[in-house]
Amino acid sequence: MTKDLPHHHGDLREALIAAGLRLLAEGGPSALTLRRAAALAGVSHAAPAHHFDGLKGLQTAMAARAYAQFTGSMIQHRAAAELALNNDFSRLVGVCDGYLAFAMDRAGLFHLLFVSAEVTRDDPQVMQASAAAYQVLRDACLPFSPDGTPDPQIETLVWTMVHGYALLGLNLPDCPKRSLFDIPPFDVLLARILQRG
Amino acid sequence: MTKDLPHHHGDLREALIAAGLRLLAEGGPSALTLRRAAALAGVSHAAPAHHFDGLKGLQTAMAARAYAQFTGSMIQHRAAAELALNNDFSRLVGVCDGYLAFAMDRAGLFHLLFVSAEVTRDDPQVMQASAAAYQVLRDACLPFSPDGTPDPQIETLVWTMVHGYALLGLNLPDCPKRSLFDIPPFDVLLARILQRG
DNA sequence: CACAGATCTTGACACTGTCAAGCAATCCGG
DNA sequence: CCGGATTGCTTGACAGTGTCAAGATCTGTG
Repeated sequence: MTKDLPHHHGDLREALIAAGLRLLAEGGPSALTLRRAAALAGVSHAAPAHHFDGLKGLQTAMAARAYAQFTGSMIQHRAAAELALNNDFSRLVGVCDGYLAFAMDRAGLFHLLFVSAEVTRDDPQVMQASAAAYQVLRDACLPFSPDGTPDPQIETLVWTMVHGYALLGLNLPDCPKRSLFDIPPFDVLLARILQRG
Repeated sequence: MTKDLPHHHGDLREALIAAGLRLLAEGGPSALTLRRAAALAGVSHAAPAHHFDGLKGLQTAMAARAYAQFTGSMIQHRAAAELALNNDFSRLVGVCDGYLAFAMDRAGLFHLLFVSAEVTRDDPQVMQASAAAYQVLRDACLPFSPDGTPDPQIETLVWTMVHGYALLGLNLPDCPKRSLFDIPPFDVLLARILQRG
């Protein structure tokens, strides 16, 4: 107990973000509610309004945090891939594995980052965090550029594919495709694309 | 006036679907509401419950309709492409253009089909309609299979890419990538993938 | 110490989806 | 022709939601 709940919460903004992340992780997007986050932070239902611009503001702040985790997932899987097989392709597959693992394991956060309309994507912090995430993918694509400089085609190709792969897996668990055949693993598709890069 | 609003609406189910589609088209996903759809159909707020399993049911019924439009968009663009340049690649580009055009021009419906968690995707009508849509893409991919039989890799590659391309364009209008460079047109990316198919 | 400003609470409002109960119209068997 | 039975819709209520206005409470500073 924090000495009888003082009127002024120590850092309510932070507590609300933490509460929001927990609600999202445990109950999905529909469980994330301003009033619930406030309750979880031990505060009245209208308190969040003094720290965020409504629910949209809270979710935007949460998205900035989530991007850091997303970037971490890509870096972590890249490191694991490097350990197993230290070449350019293995590294790129590792980054993509991090992308896909984040989408699957933390679907709520992934939804926040790339799908939800409740996030202000031109928020400065969100833009900075998302640029950092994209840079990881960009770096991993660089070795496959024909002339050693960043190639928009390669980058778009890879990003588009890994993103589509993630979303189809997330949103269409029972789509007809599932019954038509087994979906090829992502690294097979990636190899097919890059073989002639 | 339909002769003083009879107590029994002629075909309320259909009217509610139409109202829902209109609300979604005009005001986006957040404008689609059971009560509003009921009001637009000239009926009391609890009437929809007798025709659909809540809002989720209405959206599921709407999704089935939307799939038909989606399939139509792909077929229509395929026909236009055939008219311009009648070969396998042009045909596949046409189908993908139809995919992307639908995603952009009817974003609300696209959201319903592939993103919204408020659609029961294993509903029989939805499954049938979505299978029909997928078949168009499948057929367009067939000529690029190495041995003339459907190739899961090619199909997944194309679908994944066009889907990712659509969603990144939809959800990240101001993402950092936009400022880094111009996104290559889709047919350029597609050509790059299939060149060695 | 006193006051100004930040911080949180309380209460209200308009929405939302959903349920129970009842009213109105149609249908069907006699 | 007519009287239940059934279907279709309405009314009313309830618990949630986000959001705003007003006020209470604490904190820091002159």
